[in-house]
Amino acid sequence: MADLASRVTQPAPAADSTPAPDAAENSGTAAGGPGLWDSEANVQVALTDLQSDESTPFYSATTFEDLKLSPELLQGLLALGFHKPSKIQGTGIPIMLSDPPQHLLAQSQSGTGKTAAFSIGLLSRIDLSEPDVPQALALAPSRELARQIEDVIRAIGHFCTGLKIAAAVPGGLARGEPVKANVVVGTPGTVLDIIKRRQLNPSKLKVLVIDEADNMLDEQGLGDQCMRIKGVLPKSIQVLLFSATFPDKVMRYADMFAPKAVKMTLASSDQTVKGISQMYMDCPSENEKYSILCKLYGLMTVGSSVIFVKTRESASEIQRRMEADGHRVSALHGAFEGSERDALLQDFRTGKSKVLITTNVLARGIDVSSVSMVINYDIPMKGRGDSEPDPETYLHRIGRTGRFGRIGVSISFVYDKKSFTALSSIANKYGIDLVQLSPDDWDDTEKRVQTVIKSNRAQAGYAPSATDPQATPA
DNA sequence: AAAAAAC
Repeated sequence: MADLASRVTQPAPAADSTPAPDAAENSGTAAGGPGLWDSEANVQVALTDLQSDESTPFYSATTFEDLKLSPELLQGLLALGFHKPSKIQGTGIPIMLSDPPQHLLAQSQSGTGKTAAFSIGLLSRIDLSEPDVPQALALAPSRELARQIEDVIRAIGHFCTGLKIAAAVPGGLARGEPVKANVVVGTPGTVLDIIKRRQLNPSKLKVLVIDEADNMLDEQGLGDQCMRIKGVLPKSIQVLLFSATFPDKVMRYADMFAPKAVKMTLASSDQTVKGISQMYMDCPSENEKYSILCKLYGLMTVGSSVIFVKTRESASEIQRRMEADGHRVSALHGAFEGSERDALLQDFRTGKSKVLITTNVLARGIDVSSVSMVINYDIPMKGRGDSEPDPETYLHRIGRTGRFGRIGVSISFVYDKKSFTALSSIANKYGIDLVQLSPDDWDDTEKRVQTVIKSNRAQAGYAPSATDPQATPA
């Protein structure tokens, strides 16, 4: 398709050892669902429309067998219900496995299998005849995401005998003991800490994965930590940068961090996920956002929902008010203790809690297939004094629904000129057609939203997906 | 000025 602006760019001095992989096209054949517990039948039905669309990011012409993976990894993928690589997997894996190793910068829409892609790349580099030696390191911007990545790697590597994985997040490691795992997944602060304490020996690391790389390299503080970590790693390390978004500004940092990387990038018009119906609610005033949110509660609980707000305080405040008003909602943000955060997310994954109010801590990466609705209670803003809209955060937030070919709905609340202008500029950047909802026409809102949610519920089968493997099916 | 991330 002409408007499929997915590009693979080789660095200037093209390595002749590896053929430049073409952006793989959809083969048109049915592919497997993403989840261990997903009903195969439901997934097949749900994917019918997508198969006719060549621009879908969910399929590629290759098979996992063609990618020359080890039998153990193939077995792990199969057990997870991965039958056919998505585009980022089919195209990215050969680059990650190249010999000599090449750096990779890989951009792919939310929910298209980036985590599984780099997990395969990373696990393929592990030499199990050298046990107790850290060989791969993956970094993520939040505790929750690091834990989720750990779970995915563990699931895909399930049949790799002797493989050990450690989580370098606060409270995730035995204090003072040397890390003997082959794979370490963590947040930058903790990883830097255990390197300093000589708990982690970085000298044998072969692969460094930075997930949500645009956020990790750009963010004040996080970027420094990533640079310092990289500074103590072997010079020969292979760097893999993954994200759904790579704003131009960050590309410059990325070029320094992973020089001459092979780049897979998307035009801004291709960065949205087609399965997500994006709507906005025209609220009369900031005050009335709360009562409109309560009115939406019934729709939120048809599936699972995530409500994004700007601050920790308002997350807890809205939770308190809604509970007082008789609704069951939970809140998760960085003020909670680590173990509490793990428990809150676990309850949300299993469906024990269905409405989660949170901050940007969960904006990126979190994969819960039953999420059918995302609400932007506050429009994401950035810059000094929240002066500019934050299109990347918007895209990541709404990407908590519509995972791997499923559909979902997002509702962004606007209430004044500033919030409306910000949302418009975000929509404009990505070429989004926003559907307007009016608080005065409740029938219309219910009709529009319910259509989407019901289909998601059927698709998701109310089961957790491959990336929450420790959860139990409902 | 806010989220996040170290002890």
